[in-house]
Amino acid sequence: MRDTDPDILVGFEVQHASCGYLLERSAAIGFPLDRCLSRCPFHRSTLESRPDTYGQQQQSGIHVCGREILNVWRLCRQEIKLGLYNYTNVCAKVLNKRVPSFPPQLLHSWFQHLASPHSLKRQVLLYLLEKASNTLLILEAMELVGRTCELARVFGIDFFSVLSRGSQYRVESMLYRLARTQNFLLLSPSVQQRQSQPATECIPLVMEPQSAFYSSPVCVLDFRSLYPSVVIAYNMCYSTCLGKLVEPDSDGNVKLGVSSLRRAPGLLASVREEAIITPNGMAFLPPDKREGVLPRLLREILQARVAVKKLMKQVGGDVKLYRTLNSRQFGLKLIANVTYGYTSAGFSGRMPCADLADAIVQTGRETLERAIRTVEEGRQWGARVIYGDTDSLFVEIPGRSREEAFRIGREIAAAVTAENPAPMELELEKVYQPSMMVAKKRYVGYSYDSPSSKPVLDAKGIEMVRRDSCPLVMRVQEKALKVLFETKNISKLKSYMEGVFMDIIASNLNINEYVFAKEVRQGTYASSTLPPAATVNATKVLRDPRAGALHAERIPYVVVCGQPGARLVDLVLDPRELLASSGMLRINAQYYITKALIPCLERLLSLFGVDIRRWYLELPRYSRASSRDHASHEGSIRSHFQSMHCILCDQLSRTAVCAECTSLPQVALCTMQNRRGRVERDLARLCRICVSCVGSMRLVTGCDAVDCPVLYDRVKAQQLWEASSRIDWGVNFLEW
DNA sequence: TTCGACTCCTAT
DNA sequence: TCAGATAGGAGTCGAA
Repeated sequence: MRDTDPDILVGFEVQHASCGYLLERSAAIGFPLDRCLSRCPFHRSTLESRPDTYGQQQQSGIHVCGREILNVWRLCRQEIKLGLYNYTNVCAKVLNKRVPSFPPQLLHSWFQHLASPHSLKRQVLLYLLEKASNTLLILEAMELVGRTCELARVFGIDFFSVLSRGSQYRVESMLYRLARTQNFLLLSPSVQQRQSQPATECIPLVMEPQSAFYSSPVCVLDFRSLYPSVVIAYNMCYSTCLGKLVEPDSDGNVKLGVSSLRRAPGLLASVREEAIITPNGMAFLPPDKREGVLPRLLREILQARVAVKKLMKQVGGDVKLYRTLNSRQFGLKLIANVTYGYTSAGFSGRMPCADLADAIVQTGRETLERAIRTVEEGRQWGARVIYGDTDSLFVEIPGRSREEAFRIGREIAAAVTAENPAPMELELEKVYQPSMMVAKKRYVGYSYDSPSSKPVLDAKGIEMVRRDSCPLVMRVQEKALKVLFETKNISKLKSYMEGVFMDIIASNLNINEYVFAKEVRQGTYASSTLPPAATVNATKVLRDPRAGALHAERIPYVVVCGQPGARLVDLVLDPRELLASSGMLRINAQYYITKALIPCLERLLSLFGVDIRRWYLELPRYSRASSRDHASHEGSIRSHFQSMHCILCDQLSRTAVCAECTSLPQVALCTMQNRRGRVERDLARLCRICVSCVGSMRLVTGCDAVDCPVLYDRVKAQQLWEASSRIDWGVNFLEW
């Protein structure tokens, strides 16, 4: 530290590990490490002052005077969307590199190992060295320092405030500088004033979508920066607001936001003709009388962004400059978008104004409603609005080609832009074909940027893009949609889904596919039963208090078999425990199929009138994975059976041990594989066959297999299979 | 069985 | 001390 005197200290996780651990450890032995790290040794250290709860939750809560401390996993959490933010997963996703992750206990035991002290000690040190260097590589790959510097420059705030402070701080930094030049001061309402402000009354328009499958092209149009445009176009600002169109009280005041406005008598009447009146009954001065601070700020931000984007096209091969400019235009976009939030920040706002926020929202809403009317009344387009949310419009163009849809979409955009004041602009963003509207904020489609471009599967709000399902569900839903959109054939989808069900029942999948991961906020839960991820974390804490989740850390868990009727929270487990149980615990196939997979696909497929639940129930080899006996026989041979029933004849099993060699039955491939047809193969994959005497089918069915009439009646087995596939959906069911 | 509270996460 | 907003869907669980 003394040699290099760094400005920034970096750790992958600096609270429980890295410098947080060192600081606590040194405090425990009475060594003043914090003063050694500090550039100002007499400055009071974090550990001596009060614990910084807010800082611990948001960043690390560790402050060293004169240096910035970066908590890399938390920065990753802000920057990129991942299912898990542990060291291994971040390396895999950011660096594209597989690295091992050893728990501290293991490293400790290696380091202390007496048998081969040098080699193992060396391994531990090399591992830690690599972890440190990977942490630096992660920061570099995300370009975090460079981008943060650029944002600091754009907003005019310091480096660490970009990472640690909220958006109000950014808005105020810019707003205050501009307000000063116009001789305005910003209002600082008290907490009481803020809390007694009436709630906002206006809400954005979210249409109820016409849930269906659309084979015709659907144009997606949206207003570019709707709220900033509204503020500029209608000159909405604290400084231009004339208040509601109501008579003032006896003192000549009208209520406005957290405070009230003294309106000079006759003022409203004098500008009545020119004043801008918003749909919620607020009056604003026109820009030629006085341009508001907010509109001017936003106008300059949007203009600057256009200029930066223009510059980006001219930089040519200079990658570094291009990235810098890209960070700058992104920062400008961010600040424009959160300025509306600043006016309506009711919970923690420093200068909220509900009336101003309402005026912006309601004007935006009426703009969208007017656009919808324009589309519906434009007979020449033959278009229909099927969905809209806040600033976007989904317009179906029935029976037209994609090329025509692009043309019509651009015409609509131009027509709507023309009927609104500058700088409001409706843009054609993309065209979907085909697409499905599922619910509000939930839809999916093949998206085209231009008539000739390659389509991209674009999903919003459904499980495929949500992190509260597991990889299995995300993968299967995406694949199912692709099969549906590409082959247009329900029968193909059915056979794909049957394969998936079989794989789950036969436990052919990697455990990673079953892992849910959710954020845990210990100490915020009101209800008596903790949510699953918090339950898993709580059991970890019992074993090692330092292993507990950091605030908002994502904790992985899997669902295993248990007693019938058990609550979900009683069936969840750390994935490592499942691996360590050496087969004593099993993935709850029933749960994953009927509670996770089927409902999410049902919501999509019910739009076709397809009953996917029946596909599962009618699987001929449907294994009645009963967990009924599992608990009572835990550790006994019975826990290795998914069902105590013969999978074919449904008889209750009478023997559980291989009749020939009396060894444990295991999952194995059947020697019947070489016989013809997939029926046998699929049956065999589900069978539990004795590995000691491979080839024996005795244990296959759980009943006395040689005597099982059904298994050896291949004709009957074939019939069972065919019965389930008899429903022919036809190739032409979906036509477009 | 229904419904509401709680929790999580996404769209805008 | 610090903390943009609301709308909305889905899963889970316990009380009605």
